[in-house]
Amino acid sequence: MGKIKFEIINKGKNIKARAGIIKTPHGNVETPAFIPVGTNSSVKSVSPRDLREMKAQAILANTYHLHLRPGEDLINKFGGLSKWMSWNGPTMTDSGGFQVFSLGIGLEHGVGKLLREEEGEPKPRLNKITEEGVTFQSHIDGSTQFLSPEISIQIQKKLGADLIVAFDDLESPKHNFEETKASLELTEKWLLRSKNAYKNSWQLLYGVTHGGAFKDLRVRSAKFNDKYFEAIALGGAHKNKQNMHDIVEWTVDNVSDEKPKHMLGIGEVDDIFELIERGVDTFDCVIPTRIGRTGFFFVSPSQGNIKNRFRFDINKPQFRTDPKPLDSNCTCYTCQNFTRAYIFHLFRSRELLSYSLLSTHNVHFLVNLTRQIRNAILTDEFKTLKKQWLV
RNA sequence: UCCGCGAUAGCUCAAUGGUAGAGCGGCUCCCUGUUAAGGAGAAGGUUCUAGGUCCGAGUCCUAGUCGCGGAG
Repeated sequence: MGKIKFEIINKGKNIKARAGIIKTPHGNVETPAFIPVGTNSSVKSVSPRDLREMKAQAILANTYHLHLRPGEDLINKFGGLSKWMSWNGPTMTDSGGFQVFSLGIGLEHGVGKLLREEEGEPKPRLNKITEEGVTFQSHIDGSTQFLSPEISIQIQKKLGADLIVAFDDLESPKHNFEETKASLELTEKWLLRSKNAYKNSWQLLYGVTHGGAFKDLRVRSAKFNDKYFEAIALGGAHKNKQNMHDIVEWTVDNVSDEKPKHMLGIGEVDDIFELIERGVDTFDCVIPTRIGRTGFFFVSPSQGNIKNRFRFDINKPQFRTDPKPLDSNCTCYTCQNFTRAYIFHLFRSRELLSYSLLSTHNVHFLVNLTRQIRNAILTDEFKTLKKQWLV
């Protein structure tokens, strides 16, 4: 297979936003693109048929989860991730780096990668990090597992996703400068080892930038990644949205323009505008499926706005008898066929279809929004569209 | 009509004579490279009624009301 290429079609005028295409053996990824997350090689409760219909550009799965179950060898025997899950389009795998965090310092600090006002309860970590790699206690059966840059890349080669990610160590958003710097230095070692293990696979390997909330470290990490990688993923923790915006700018400004940039794990509606505006090409996020399973659905302006984060809770009593679709501007399967009252009933009854209808709508919503933004970039109307949404 | 059993949160039920609780439901909040069809919180009571015994009664006694079962 030939090398994967990224082509910028049309740069935004007076802004960094650009439209492009990542050409992979499994098809093109038209950017900017929202990439739905299918951790276990399934976008939870959303079928590949629906994902194709809504024109999702790629799906992201997880190295750690698929390694534990069913194992990369089996998926390899079935022709690789894309065919295995009957998606047959472009795929991406995350390295397992995030699980180093979420099963480690994330548990200890009771935090996510974004610092929140209310902290979760500190819990004992389920892994141990050394320079060599990470020893995990499997969340499935408690068995001891080991992951390192070499092993992660080896697994990702077998899984066969088009876009793969180097193995990294996530800092806690509560870490100070010195702690964050130490984590960054470990990440840098792991990135180089990841690249070495990758050698010249046909896949596109993304480096990952880190450095927490600190400009010095972020700039250093951007330059480091630009030196060694043809594609750049933005990772790590941040303090708040403003800090995240700054981080994207510090990073993008220090990375070669022509390289594709992927923001790991971000995607609320306002984030999507802000990221694209600052030069991010692709991003993935569990939000549409996770909040779908817990009862939230996206709504477009004017019902949706920054204040309500473009989302309503289907569980609210007000929707019990509401005959409207989830979002009156939406063209997804759910909105074309079902009422809020019906989905309210399904959700209260814990009918499986409710998770599916809500998740399908939410994924469609973000995929579609991102495609609208792409079109707006191509017609030089990005700013106008952003104003319509983020008033 | 008689006998027995029961009556405690919206529902189903706990609670040695010693601060009336749980599950579910209802309400509110949370979720950003998924340990997640997940998590958190608050509210909610004349313990059927009226008497009595006791320092103290959801608990023991008496009568009544209602429900269920059995007998006739």
